[in-house]
Amino acid sequence: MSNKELADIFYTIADILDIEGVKWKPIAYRKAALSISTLSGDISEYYKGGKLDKIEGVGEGLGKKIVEYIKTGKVSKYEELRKKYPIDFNSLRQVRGLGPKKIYYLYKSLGIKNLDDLKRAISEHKLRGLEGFGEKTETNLSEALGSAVESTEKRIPLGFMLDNAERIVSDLSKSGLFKKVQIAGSTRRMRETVGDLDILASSDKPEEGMRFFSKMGEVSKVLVSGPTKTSVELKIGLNCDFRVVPDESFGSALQYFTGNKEHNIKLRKIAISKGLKLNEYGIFKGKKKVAGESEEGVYSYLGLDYMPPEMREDTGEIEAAQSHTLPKIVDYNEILGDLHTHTNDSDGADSLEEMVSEAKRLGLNYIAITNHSYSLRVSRGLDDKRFESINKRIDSLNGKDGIKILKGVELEILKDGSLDLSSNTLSKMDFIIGAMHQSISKDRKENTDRLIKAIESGKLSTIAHPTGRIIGERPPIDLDLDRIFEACEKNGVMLEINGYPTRSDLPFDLVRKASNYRIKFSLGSDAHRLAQLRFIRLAAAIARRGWLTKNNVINTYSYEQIIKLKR
DNA sequence: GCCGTTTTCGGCCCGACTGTTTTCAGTCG
Repeated sequence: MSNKELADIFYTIADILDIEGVKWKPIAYRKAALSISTLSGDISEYYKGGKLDKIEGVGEGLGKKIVEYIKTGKVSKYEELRKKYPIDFNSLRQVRGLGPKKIYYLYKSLGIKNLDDLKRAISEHKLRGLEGFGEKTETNLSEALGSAVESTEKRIPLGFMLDNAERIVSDLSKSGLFKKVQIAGSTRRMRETVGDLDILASSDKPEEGMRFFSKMGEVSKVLVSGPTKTSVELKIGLNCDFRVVPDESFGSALQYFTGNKEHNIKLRKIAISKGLKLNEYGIFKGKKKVAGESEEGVYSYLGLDYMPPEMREDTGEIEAAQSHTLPKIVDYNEILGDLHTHTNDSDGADSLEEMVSEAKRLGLNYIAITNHSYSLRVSRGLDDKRFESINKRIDSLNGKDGIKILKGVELEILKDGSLDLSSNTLSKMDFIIGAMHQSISKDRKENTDRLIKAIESGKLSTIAHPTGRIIGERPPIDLDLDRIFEACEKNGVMLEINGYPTRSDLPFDLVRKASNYRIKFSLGSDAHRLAQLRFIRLAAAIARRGWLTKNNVINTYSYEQIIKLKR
């Protein structure tokens, strides 16, 4: 039983209703399925909390089906439909080019029920000749089949592709074929992981630009190519959509291709309610274009304040923009320092001196050196004595190069909630990051109690990567986050936003939730080598996506102010 | 089936590309 399973059930019901020619219901089922699959907590938690109707797109009817699923593990409407259509829609749907209608047509004419059946039918050339299926369709499906199996929900952490994306944009700009080029989509919204890359450009000669793009070195395969839109597969294993629009439509196109989808749909509905039409070419009153050159103009014409891309997730930002109550979120250039880094004294690759001078080069005012404590043996954690000697080196280096250094530690919170270093050592530290890396229990209460005991110790400045999740590797630690947030508020302990790409922890939705408490946040790159210091930008992005203001983020404070927070 | 600055009925985002077919349905984002 899981959110994904339930979402898949709803998607399949939607597909079948589509086949049966039912109007509108499929849209409702898909909308609910999308909401459910992107929920931050387990669906049964929403049920227990009586919050099912808070889920976007879930009303009375679907609410009942969700309750049935939680109680019995089944949805009877789905079971009935499956008898009539014994087809594996969930896997066949992943094949690019196959939708409900074609899947059903293949089932009806060839008895194809799943990916294996489809593979066999293609290899026996049974598809060509079917109505609407030619040789080309067969080839395309054959190719799509190969990637369908492995590429299901393949998302890459933002930090691992941002450089590639920026290089492609820079190369496109330098070509001289475009007036403007910009990253759009989830990359521009700085989402923690991205499923594909969207790039937008404006030009008078789009065809030439399209040819240039298709031939770029980063491209491994062209999937779709038209006069204004080209989709390719990049060598880094990600698809990339490239769109070119006239320059006078760049603003509305940028808005449209930045998304997200729900945000856009809501915007279009607002346009309709004002008797306007919004599309990627502008806002139109009848045939007359009334906005579209700039994003600001689009939002403003609809009566909305402008909001940064990071906020556009349809989580209340549109309503806030309408009522002029959007918070002023923290800016990238307000981040003055990095509060989580490692050196080669524990498991980092570069020296203290090198890390400090790189931080200086990146324009930071200060950096906290926070090596692992003794018990984390896999990361060559340091004992009291080693910290003492490192702290001496920091003292002699501090402020010399015009950059301040905080004496810090990423401190193990042991299995019983006690701390890994002596009180004497801890009292000499400027910044103490409590972390649970080992002996994680399956028991929620045990984990929560352990962390709260450490929070109540009065020693911690902040909690490292609070959920402990590693994207693509490990699920979050089972924790009662409400209790943790309460304890942090009560004890004046901060929460970290860790910018390391596979951590991105706290995630933005939980940052948003935690910000309802009086809690401050510390940002850290968790850099283990020089090049990783730039991940502080990703931590800042998550803070922005969590609607944090300058005052909530202590990296906007000066070194002297942070030292004063020392306990 | 959902939802409300068209609010309990009657709408539901909108356009590009593809393949196969001569005008468009299906798919995708």
